[in-house]
Amino acid sequence: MTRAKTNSVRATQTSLTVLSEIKTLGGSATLAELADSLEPTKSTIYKHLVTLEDEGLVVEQDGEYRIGLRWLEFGGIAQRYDGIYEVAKPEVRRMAVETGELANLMIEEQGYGIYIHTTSGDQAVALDTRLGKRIHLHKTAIGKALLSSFDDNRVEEIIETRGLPAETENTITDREALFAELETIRERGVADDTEERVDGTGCVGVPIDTGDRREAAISITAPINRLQSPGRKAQLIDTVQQAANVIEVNLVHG
Amino acid sequence: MTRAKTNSVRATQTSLTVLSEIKTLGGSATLAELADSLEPTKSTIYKHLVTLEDEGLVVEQDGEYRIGLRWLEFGGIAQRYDGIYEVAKPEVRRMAVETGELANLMIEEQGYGIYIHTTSGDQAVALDTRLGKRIHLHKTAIGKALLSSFDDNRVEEIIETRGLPAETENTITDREALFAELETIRERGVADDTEERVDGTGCVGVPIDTGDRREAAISITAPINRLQSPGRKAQLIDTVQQAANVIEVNLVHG
DNA sequence: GTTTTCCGTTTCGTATTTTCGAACGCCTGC
DNA sequence: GCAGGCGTTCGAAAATACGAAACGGAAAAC
Repeated sequence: MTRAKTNSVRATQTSLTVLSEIKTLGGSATLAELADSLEPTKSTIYKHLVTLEDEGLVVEQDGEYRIGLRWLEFGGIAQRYDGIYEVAKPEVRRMAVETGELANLMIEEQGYGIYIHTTSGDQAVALDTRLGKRIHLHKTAIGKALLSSFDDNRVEEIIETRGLPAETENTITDREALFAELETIRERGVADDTEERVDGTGCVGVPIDTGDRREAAISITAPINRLQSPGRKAQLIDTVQQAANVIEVNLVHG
Repeated sequence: MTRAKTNSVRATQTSLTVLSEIKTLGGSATLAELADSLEPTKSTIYKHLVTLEDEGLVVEQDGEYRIGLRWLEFGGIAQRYDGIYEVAKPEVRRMAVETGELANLMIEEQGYGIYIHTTSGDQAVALDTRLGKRIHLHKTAIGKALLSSFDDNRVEEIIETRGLPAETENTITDREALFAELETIRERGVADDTEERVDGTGCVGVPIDTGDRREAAISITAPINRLQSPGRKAQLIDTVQQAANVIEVNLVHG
């Protein structure tokens, strides 16, 4: 419509818009639903859907279009790119089994944090913290752990491009407050959050020293009532830190 | 090139071609490398790369472009579409832990089989059997297990669209032989393969009755020397069948 | 130190395609 | 049997994806 960036392929963007809208509409949608909520006309969207179906990026079933499993093909490649996933995966699982909570592995990309692995223990909270989920780094302990391993310039850059939007009442939305928090995290070696992204839950997270690979962090998510018991929290922090150590050692002696 | 299918968006296809070529070139590539191996010119590919980077589908680092983690965002949605993944995941893991081998969960889509979960036990073979991997159904035990749960018409349709290409010397490439094999699988309740997809390894797999959800199957992959010991093979078959039972029960009482 | 080569990036004109709007045909419900 | 909603096809017009060529910086060659 308005802006036409010189270097971009509009049709590809349109295809992506259709895909995003399917996601927004709950994972599957009819052509009519998509035409209602999107700018392009029915016939245009239809052509994109046909193309995307040929590629396996959407699948049509009973008149509904949904996201295709082809996404996992490329997703699996991205996930395994530099070997962090394979090394960290067993430790993340161990954290989940030992604590019974939800354990996560996150990697930074383009200023966002992406969960590239999550495992639920037997008392774990049910959360939208799922494979591939992208979140702002300042909204959660694991993201702040990542930020704490960056230098200030890089943090500034991320704040500038992605902003500091609020998620709950407790989300840090102030630049100064964030930098102060990061300093504290660097001193303590642990990041935490209480209801900064999702009401009723909190996290403890630590960064992983990956050498020259992509920065990563791990965390445990738990309901706040369990997190507020001091003994329990200390125990979780201990688990996360030990796991990070093991991962770091294994990354070196790969 | 020549044919321009009436209902397809060429630019979207071009973007996908670029993505595929990055994958083919080992997961990352420079613009020059892509221009060398693809039809479109450097400037065209460049525009697509810029667009894809804006969307997070590729990431540029030190002059190399690689597949972006954004793929996992949509991949995670496709993976969880109808709940089979969540229910089956713990049982697949249990199979891997108990046997020490590689355990897999596959779903059929568009005539292909897609691994939507894999877990390695402590003696597991290292294989390209990874999250998101797409294979022809006739090439492996888990795929044949899936086929055995379809009626003949559907199998015919899949053979017609995807063919029966060979992978190793042992791959079934004959239509009659495949149908005979499927009949045997239906009788025995178990599919197996020995070096039909990868030399040196074999599988045992069984279909899962998912009710009205997408068809699924689980399998265990092991080196042939372990698979050829009759006691061991019987034990693996037992494990897979029990796991399938548990998953089926849990799918009903979800 | 100069030249050459290589690579990413930009520009620009044109031909190709995307896009829209309308019309078609099918099915469902009234 | 009629009306409304849906996916699909068609053709014309506007938008843009594409190729060719040139630019500029960095690295390599001499």
